[in-house]
Amino acid sequence: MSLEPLPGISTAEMVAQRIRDAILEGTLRPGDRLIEADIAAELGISRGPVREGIRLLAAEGLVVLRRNRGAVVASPTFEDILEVYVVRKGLGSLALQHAISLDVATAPEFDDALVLLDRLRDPEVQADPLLMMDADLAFQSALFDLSGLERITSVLDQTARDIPVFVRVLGITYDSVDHAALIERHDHLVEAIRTHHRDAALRAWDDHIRSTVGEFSRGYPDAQIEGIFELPLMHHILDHSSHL
Amino acid sequence: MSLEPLPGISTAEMVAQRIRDAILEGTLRPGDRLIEADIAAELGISRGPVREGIRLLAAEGLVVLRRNRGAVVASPTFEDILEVYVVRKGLGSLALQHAISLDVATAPEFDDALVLLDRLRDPEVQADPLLMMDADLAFQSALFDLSGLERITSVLDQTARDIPVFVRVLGITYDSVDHAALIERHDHLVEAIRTHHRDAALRAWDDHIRSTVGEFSRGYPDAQIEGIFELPLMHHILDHSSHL
DNA sequence: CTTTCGTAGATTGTTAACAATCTTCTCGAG
DNA sequence: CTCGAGAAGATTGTTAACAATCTACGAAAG
Repeated sequence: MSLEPLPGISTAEMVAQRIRDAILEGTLRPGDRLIEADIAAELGISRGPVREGIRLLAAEGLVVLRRNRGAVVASPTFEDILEVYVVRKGLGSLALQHAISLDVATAPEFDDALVLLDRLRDPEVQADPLLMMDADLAFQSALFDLSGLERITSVLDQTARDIPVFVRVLGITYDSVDHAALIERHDHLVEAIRTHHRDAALRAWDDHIRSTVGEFSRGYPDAQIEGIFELPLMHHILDHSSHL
Repeated sequence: MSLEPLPGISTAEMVAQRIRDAILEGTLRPGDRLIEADIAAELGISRGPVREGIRLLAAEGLVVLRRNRGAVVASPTFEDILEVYVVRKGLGSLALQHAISLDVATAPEFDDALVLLDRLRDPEVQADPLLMMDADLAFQSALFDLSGLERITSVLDQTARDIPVFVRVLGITYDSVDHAALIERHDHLVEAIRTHHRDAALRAWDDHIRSTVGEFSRGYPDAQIEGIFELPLMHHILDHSSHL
């Protein structure tokens, strides 16, 4: 039995999370500079860990940094979030396939995922779009973990951390989402995994991605997604249903 | 030991490259600890940039780091490199599709890619398996860049940096590769992009991935890939030809 | 003999000062 | 009035010292 040190999270990661939160609550906006000394002073620590935290965000693509010129909050476009979703679609379906082939429905981790799915049914969670999104992504992440594909799940987790920020920054409205339909799709996915129905699982996953991106597209100013629908990126997400 | 202000490359990135090189030449082996102070002393710099460079490698999955316990060189398995190739297959075919739809054959960057392809024809390059692999990956990276999909190419580039190290660490022999066949496949790919033949391009890309992984499998001890062929990971790479 | 505990050494995590680089603003030439 | 050289300030990059944590080893207890 191991008792991990309670923090469990490094100072740099805390810094990164604080900056993510600041973007989510609007304190930081795209294009804003991240000045190491200022952030360090604000958090009451020194520049070292702050610098490290900023580099973590840069690896995720949430901030852009140029040599000797510091970091600025990234200005993602609608196409950026499509890139994120096309990665999630492709790598996600592979992870799910793999998990199913491992007969993972009997593992205790599978039940952990179910608990996370139940969180989506909590009215308190449903009341807050941000909580809802976090819970949704946490559930998905738990499913991917079942595959044991560490490198692929690592990429997926990286995209998951970015999604709420991107949605916020892009001004996408996610309020109109149909919670019942979302949960039903996830139930289908879980059931397909439990019963080893590979094709049903991949269909459920495709449905989820398509619905989510479709939701985003509705809540986004038409002018700024002009032309996007002509690109294979969008085409792939919405129309193409081949399974990686 | 001079690590000095070369244009574009940060000290941390130089440190990361030095460590990659050390693994390639066998100085560092899987499981070896990376001690910040030692590396700093060896390179004649301080611990700060060394620490930063190690974090870069950790983000790539080349070293594993545990809180307050430092970093060790990762011990990749054959399955790890399959994960890398499945990512490259999936995201690569998407990037190529996208590039084709952008009518990118007229862009000057396309010619840059052709120059990199010609490097593969240089007998001097062909004589050194490591040079050959680097040139091969550089050419592929140039093709992906044509898509303009920054997040996806960034993931692809990350995998490209790891591949030579993984190959070295796993003891995969890449010597028997048929250079003429490799170049011919790439020529097909280039021609398909130039003439906007989407399906031909995706077929050429699938061929390349399949040949490469097939080559790896031949040069690897059978005992250690036992069972791998049953997993959807391997199945996907070798048999499944759907295009993401 | 095994286990537990405690200390010393090794190593990472953090800090603050210093150096190098970039940005901004002034001021003079054209 | 515009443009550019150059100094002053702001900010990042680097360094070395300090603090916190982990590891290894050995002695004492069971």
